[in-house]
Formats: sequence, C-alpha cells, structure tokens
Amino acid sequence: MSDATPKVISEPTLRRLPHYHRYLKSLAEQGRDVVSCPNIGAALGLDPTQVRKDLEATGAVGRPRVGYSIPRLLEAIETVLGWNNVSQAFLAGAGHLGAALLGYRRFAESGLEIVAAFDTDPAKIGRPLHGREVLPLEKLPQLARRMHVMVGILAVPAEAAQAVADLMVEGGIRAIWNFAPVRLRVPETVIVQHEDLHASLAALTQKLASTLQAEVRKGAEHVR
Amino acid sequence: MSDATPKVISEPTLRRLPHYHRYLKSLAEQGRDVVSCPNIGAALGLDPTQVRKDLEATGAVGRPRVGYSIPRLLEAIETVLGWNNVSQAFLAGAGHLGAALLGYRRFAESGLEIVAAFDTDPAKIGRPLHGREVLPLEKLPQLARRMHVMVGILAVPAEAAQAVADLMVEGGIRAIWNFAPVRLRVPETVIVQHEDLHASLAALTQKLASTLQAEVRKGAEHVR
DNA sequence: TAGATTGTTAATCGATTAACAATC
DNA sequence: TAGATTGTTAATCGATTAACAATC
Repeated sequence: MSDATPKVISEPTLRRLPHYHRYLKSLAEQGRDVVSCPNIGAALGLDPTQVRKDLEATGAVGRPRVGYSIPRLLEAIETVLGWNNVSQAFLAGAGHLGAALLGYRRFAESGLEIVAAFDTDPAKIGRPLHGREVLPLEKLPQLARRMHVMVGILAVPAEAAQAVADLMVEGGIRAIWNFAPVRLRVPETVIVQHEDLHASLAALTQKLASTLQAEVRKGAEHVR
Repeated sequence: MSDATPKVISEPTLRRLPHYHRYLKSLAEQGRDVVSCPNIGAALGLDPTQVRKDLEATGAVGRPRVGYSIPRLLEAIETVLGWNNVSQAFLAGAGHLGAALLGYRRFAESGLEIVAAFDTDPAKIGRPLHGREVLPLEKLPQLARRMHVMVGILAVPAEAAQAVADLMVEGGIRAIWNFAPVRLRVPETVIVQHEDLHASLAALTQKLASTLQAEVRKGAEHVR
C-alpha cells in the first residue's frame, strides 16, 4: 500500500476555501482562536454541514463541542491550496486586462508571482509594465523551459488564444489561467482554468432580464 | 392560465450559450446556414446531448436529419441572453481592474454599456478614464436612480465591497457584477454575479500542485 | 426508403442537504 | 452531566449522460 492518498478536492470546495481563509484571518486578527462550522456558515451564508465537509477536505480535525483551531485551519487551507510555495507565472497579452493582472500585487498571497509579460505589439515590447519587462511572445517557450515556469496566464484576444496556448504548452507550462472566451485544446496533462467574463456577463444579464420580466408579469396580474 | 412560462435556465447552460454563439458566428461567416448538435459538440468538446438540451432552453427548434438554422439559433441565443437591448452599467472602483473593464469595449456586444465610473480617490475623480468620466462615489445612488441604471460593477478592494454594494442597492441597482473576493449581503431582489479571481486561482494552483505531486509519487513507484 | 438527427424520457453521477450517533 | 458540535452516513437535488422513439 502507498503512503499518501491521491485526495481529489471538488472545484466548488476549492473555490470556497479562500473565503474561509479570509474570514478566519479576520477572526484571528480579533484575537479569536477557535471557530465552529455553524459560526463560519452564519458569517458566510453557507450551510454548516457544507462548511464541515469542506474543512474535512483540508484534513483539518476539530473537537466536538469546541470547534476548530483557527491557526491550524489557516495552515491547513494554505497547505492544501499551495499558498506556501509560490510558483512563477508568465503572462501573455499586455493589453488592458493583462496590465490590470500585472498591477494586482495580491496574487502573491495566493502563491502566484507573475515574473514576465509577453506580447506581439512592438510598441509594448521592451518597456516595463508595472515593474515587469514585456518580452516578445515568441520567446515564451524557451524562457518557460529555462526558468521552469509552470503557470501561464492567457490575456490575449480570442482569435490568438489557441495559438498562444500552444506556445505555452510547447514551453512546458502545465497550468493555464485562461481569460479569453475560448475553450482551449490542450494535452490532458495541462490544467486549464477558465475565467470567462463573457459567460458571467451573459448569466448576469439573462437573470436580470428574466427577473424584470417576471415582475412586469406579476404587476400586470395585479392590475387585472 | 398565464401567457408566458417563467423559464429558468440553469447557470451552466447560460455560461455555455456565449460559446455556441461565438462558434455559430464563425460558421455564419463561412457561409454555412445549418448546423447539428453533434457538429457543435465536436467543435467545442461537448456532449451532443448537452448541446441539444442547451439549445432547447433557448426555444430553438431544429429539423431531424438536418439540424438547426444558424441565423435563427443566433437570434434565439441573443434574445435569451438579452443582447438585443443594451443596459447601462455603473462601475465602482477605477483602479487597475476597473480601468481594464472600462477599456474593454466588447462588453457592448453582450448588451452592457459602462456609462460612468465612480471612485473615492480625489486624484482620479474628474479625470476621464477610457472616455468615461470618473465621479465621486457618493453620487452613485442618486445618479443610478435618476438614470435608471440597473447594473453595477464592483471593482473595489475587498474591505470596501460591502459598503459600495449597499450604495448600489440604495440607488436601485438590481444586478451586481462583483469582482471583490467577498460574498455580498444584498436583498433577495438583487442579483449578484460573483467573479472570483482568487477562487479561480486557488483552484488552479491546487490542481497543479496535486498533479505534480501525483507524478512524483508515480515516478518514485517506478524507481522502486 | 434508409439513416442521421431531433426531441424526450430514463439512468447516472456528483454535490448539497438532512439525519444522527459519537464525543468532548 | 447536559448539550453543542464534530464526524459520518443517508436522502435529496440538479446537471450530465445515455437510451430510444419520432421525423424529415
């Protein structure tokens, strides 16, 4: 029998862990050192059982009647999410969005450090952007290999996304954070996290439209 | 009995619709005018049955053996997503991310027009940003009421998010696109679309870490 | 007609929620 | 001890996937 279990954590759980972390941090600052699932659930608007299951996924152990140790919980979450060992990332696309991502320094707290940006626009290449150098896109693969960069951030127009993703794969990048509204074709060994603003916006506007419509219907019914 | 059905479309379906739209657009440009679900599924890497269910949700009707009319499908998707009637939005937070969102003009294609930005920083107020004026945040509620703006985009630091959301609600805003890593407390009548970059990043880094770990284990086993 | 695709109903799968015994 | 909370098992719920009849 092997030592460690594979331990697959579901995407919804993974996405909730940072929220727990943030709340626990605020409690720790207030001097609290234990917390219960019902407590977290009430603060974050989540089902206490769901909170417990999520915490269980981190390997944390609590004490009945008391709760969980906040420092140990924070530690457990950070370990699971890999926030302890920072990994370096390359950013492709130094447009509006790319620049915003470069400028947002707090990703470092989540274990990600953007070390260089790449673009095809000669006007951008060579100039520093938020303290990082902008390099010609074609250099991405060899540099990724040389520096053992594992994470790529894709902030290029939809038309170019697949080609740039191919470059990243060529450079040995193993995880792509994709901001282009395109489903990428990559080898199975490469992880793609899709950050689809267009999809979110579509969901938002549709929900708003259907809500407003329902209200109009209800209003009409009332008049009738 | 009432005329129209409420018709609730699931979030996953809503998020896929823009992808279908994009693909259908490209087919239309190539002069194609019919398309089948297996066809779409193969192109986008989705199960054909899932594609069919999604299209069904838009009210589109196809012909057995032939497929769906591309123009009619495009029309159906645009109608369902509310891309025909553009709605105006206010942006709160003119920092890196806010500026990037302002600069990204293509949201208009998805029925959203950002008409003004708000901030508390005196250095930003009064200056135009990507062609839109930056106004003092405290003016948001009354202006939203006066202009009947229904959508708010929240791109402020986490600490300020709840307070700014409260201002939006006060101004009668009915849908909030939230880029802050915070769960907002809003009345039931207000829709919140959470765009949680921290959560996505957490999921990405965890998956990468656990994949790499699994490979190390496998390698070790091989050596043994 | 033959056969591919639609439309629809059933089965599967995974996540959330509920129930309850164990425990401090 | 009494009772709140953990840990765990079962039930529910919704989305995905499979199966199959209807149809052009």
